[in-house]
Amino acid sequence: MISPVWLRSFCMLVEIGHFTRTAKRLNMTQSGVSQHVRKLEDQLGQPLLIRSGKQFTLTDAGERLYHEGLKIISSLADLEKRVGEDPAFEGIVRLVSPGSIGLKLYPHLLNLQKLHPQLVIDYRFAPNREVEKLIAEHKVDIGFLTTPSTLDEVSFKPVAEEELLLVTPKGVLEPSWQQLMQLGFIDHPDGAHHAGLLLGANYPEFQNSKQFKRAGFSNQINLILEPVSMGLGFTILPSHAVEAFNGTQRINIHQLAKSVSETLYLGTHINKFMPSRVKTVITEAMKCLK
Amino acid sequence: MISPVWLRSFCMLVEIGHFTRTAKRLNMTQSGVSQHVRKLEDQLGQPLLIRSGKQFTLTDAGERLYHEGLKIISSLADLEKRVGEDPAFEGIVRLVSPGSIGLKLYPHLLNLQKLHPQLVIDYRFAPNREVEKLIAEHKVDIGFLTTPSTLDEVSFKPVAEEELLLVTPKGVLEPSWQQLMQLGFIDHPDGAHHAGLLLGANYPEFQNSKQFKRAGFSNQINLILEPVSMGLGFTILPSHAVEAFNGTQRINIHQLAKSVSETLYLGTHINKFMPSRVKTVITEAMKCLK
DNA sequence: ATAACTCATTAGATAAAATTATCGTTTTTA
DNA sequence: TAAAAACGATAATTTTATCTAATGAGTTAT
Repeated sequence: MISPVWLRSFCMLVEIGHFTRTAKRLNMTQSGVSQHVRKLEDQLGQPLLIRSGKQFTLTDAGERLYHEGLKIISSLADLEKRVGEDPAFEGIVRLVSPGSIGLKLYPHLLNLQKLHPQLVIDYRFAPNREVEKLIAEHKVDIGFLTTPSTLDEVSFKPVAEEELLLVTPKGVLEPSWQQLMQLGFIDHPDGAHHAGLLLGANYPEFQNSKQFKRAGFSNQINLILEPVSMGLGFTILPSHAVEAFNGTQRINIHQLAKSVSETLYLGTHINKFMPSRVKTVITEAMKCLK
Repeated sequence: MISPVWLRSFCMLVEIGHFTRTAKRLNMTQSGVSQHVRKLEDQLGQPLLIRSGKQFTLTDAGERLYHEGLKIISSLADLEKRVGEDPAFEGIVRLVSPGSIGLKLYPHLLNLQKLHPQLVIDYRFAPNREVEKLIAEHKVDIGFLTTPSTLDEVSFKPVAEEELLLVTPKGVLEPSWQQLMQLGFIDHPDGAHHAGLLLGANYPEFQNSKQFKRAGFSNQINLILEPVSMGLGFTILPSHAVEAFNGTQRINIHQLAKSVSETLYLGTHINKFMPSRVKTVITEAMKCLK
């Protein structure tokens, strides 16, 4: 591989046209410059300069080496600075969250990217367990959780509350236990957990979600309410997931006597330096979550 | 300046994810790779890897260094090959010639450039003396001369003959010496020389061009025939310069009894390696000159 | 013609880098 | 789960590369 130090000497020599002055400029001796050029010539196996007395002109190879080399030298010099930089609105920020909050957050963050096209949002949906894992393995920069993390590498703090809502088909006004039993439960990955929280607090008959007939299942967050809107069953969902459903007139959303909220946690890796762009995205996410 | 050797080790480590295997691939020891990475971290003043046991992930700086560094490494590796290359249809070819032949050659070579846009033609017009000088000083790759070169550094060989023509205004049919004297001479940089050759061979009265009244002068090759076409005088020009004039119906071109030709020489520097692209252009020029 | 410059070359000093040899961990295997 | 194997970090040693200083040869200017 061509030494960039030799290359720099050569390029400066070409510009200055004078060995001794080049040496002074580079804080080295004339002998050094001379040796650098000769080593380049040896390595490339062909002359770079046509020496005529004290003057010289470039050979064809020398011409190419100068032009191509100059670019490389300068980008190599830049590199050192660029690595140290920490732009607030540039680079990829990778997020992961459960579906519900993602439905709200992702469109909001895409607007941020629209403002700053260099700030690329990489957003994926995953259940709590996987969110933790992705954070711990440095596969994402930011993760949202609805349960405190169990992993040592993950630091987390509560950032929002999200109400759990009972959703039934249009006709059902004040669902009795009887009616729920009759409708059946549209399940989803967090279904059992959510049902336990909300129904346990409001229906004395509730013991666990297996009491209901399982009337359907989807792990596609924006499709869970489809079967509900068609009258096939009820479900329990966080409010953002319900808001994002574009068929609100075909369902009924119920505010139960005892409202139950799920805490949303912001998780990051405990000992990773946080780049400015990640802070930018966190700030924006907070605005969205109020 | 960041050492590209360290950088290469780092980039390969990132791709392979394994110090020992990286070392083997680079024909070095594991310790070497480890030291390269540490030296980069020291130089940049920040960690590049987050080490967790034998595994590691990249820090933000590491990510940037990898992506930016990879480009530089590969272009540096390319450089070595590229300098040795000698493409036949790429690069600048610098030519110089007296005006007459240039009028014919330059448009022809521009067609070559149109076929191969990377092959850039740099063509300038200059009198013989300067052509020689430019060749000797490596300022041009190819020079055309109408006299043999006097300089040791210039090698030359005859490549074509160019007839000298007497040109008069439209009305003049078979110009007598009397008529020429009456018209006057439109001079140009090679005027005296050309007149000497052609008129000396055809008019016994001729001694030198100062015998004529000097009816005009131009050093702009394609403008010399302007005053002639306006009836202001006659001149002597090589055939290509006459052909290139776009007002041929306003002048008269005379084939004299004894035709005189000027020899055209192709000149190059005696000890400069000739790149393929220069050969390409010479070949093309020869076609044009037949 | 001589003095002043300039570049090339060499040898010796100095600095940098690679390797070898261990050590403490982590991972794998029995 | 204990032993073995593999891995990466570190320190010490050897090897290699680089720089400088001194010298010589050629060129230019006075």
